Amino acid sequence: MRPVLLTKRPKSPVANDHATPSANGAVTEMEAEVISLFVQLSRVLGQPRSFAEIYGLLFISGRPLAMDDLIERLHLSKGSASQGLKFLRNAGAIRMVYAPGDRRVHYEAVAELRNLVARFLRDYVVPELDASEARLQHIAGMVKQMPAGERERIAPRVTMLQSWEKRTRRFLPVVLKLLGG
Amino acid sequence: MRPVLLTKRPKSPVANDHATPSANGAVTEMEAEVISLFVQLSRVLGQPRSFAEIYGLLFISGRPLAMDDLIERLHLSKGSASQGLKFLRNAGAIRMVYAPGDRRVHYEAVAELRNLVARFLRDYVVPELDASEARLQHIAGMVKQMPAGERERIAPRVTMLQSWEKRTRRFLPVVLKLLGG
DNA sequence: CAATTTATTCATTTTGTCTTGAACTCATTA
DNA sequence: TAATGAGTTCAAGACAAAATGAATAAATTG
Repeated sequence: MRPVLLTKRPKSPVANDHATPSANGAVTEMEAEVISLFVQLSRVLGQPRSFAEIYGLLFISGRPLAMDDLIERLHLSKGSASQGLKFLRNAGAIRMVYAPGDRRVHYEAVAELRNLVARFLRDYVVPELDASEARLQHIAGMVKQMPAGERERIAPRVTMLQSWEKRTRRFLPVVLKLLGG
Repeated sequence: MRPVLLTKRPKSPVANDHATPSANGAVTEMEAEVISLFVQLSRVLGQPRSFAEIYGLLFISGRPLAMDDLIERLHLSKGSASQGLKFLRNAGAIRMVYAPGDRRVHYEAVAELRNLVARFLRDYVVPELDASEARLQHIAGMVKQMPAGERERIAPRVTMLQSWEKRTRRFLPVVLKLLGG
């Protein structure tokens, strides 16, 4: 058994190595820059800004933070923070860290690009492709029923879509190999 | 000089080869299926549904259509149709086609996957990467100013971001080569 | 067991994007 | 030159996604 803090605790569990300008209370200018990089990325991926802020701060902090810390430094509501952490946990982008002497769960960013991308492809891209493939088969069936005149014009387009789908699928392993290092 | 239609014209300039069930007025079931495929894709790319509908119908029709046709068959407003066509034109996803004896501009889908992707990368991805690179240089500068303790923890993260950016950039030509076929 | 801390859920509000349609421009034609 | 047709623009409205915060649950402690 180790001695445990039982009473009021400063906002951040880690000693504030004086150097950081406002390590609590708000985000430093440098942190803000990094976070905005992730926010930019989140737009491309169609993910809410608040999620990107959370991941960004965890990433650049380089040490575990609790939900409280995120709420205070990013001015998030409790709800957003909780939802964002839940999403990032499920996405495998952050991991839970046990902090001795602190009841609160802490989180740190998972920073392995390959893992992140692999998961993204598996969870978002592959299911889309599967759905598309099924749909295309259905469509191909409908085209076969069409009168010859119509069919001639339209069939090549459907074939084209099927080939796009296949090419995209074959492409995924290559992506991983290239990131894999 | 060729003889030209001067009076009221049927909705679609091309003879209605009887086979298509409701070639005007609405979209066939098969067309709807294909369009919904493009709508799905538009979600991923964060583009408005109406744009996807327009492209989808042009793609599967396999022949040029005028704005009027799109409005009627997709139940779009004039505004949406105009905006969508403008966007798709600028994106290089559709091209204008001259229709003899018809004042209206007709459009057809550009269906070369490689061109579409190349353009997307050039217009959307590369500029993002450029912006990120500049930003990262700025950030790296800020990190250099930091006291040693902080810097030690944070510098590796910034280096990591820079390496992500570089890897992504080197990746683009590979994408094109793989699609180039 | 009551009080406190931590965290989640979800109905409501806020924010932001998409669509609409009226007003307009420009070209054509009777 | 007035009327019609094709097309664009943009303010306002409709709609969808995200953020909020109150209610709640679950765990811990005095």
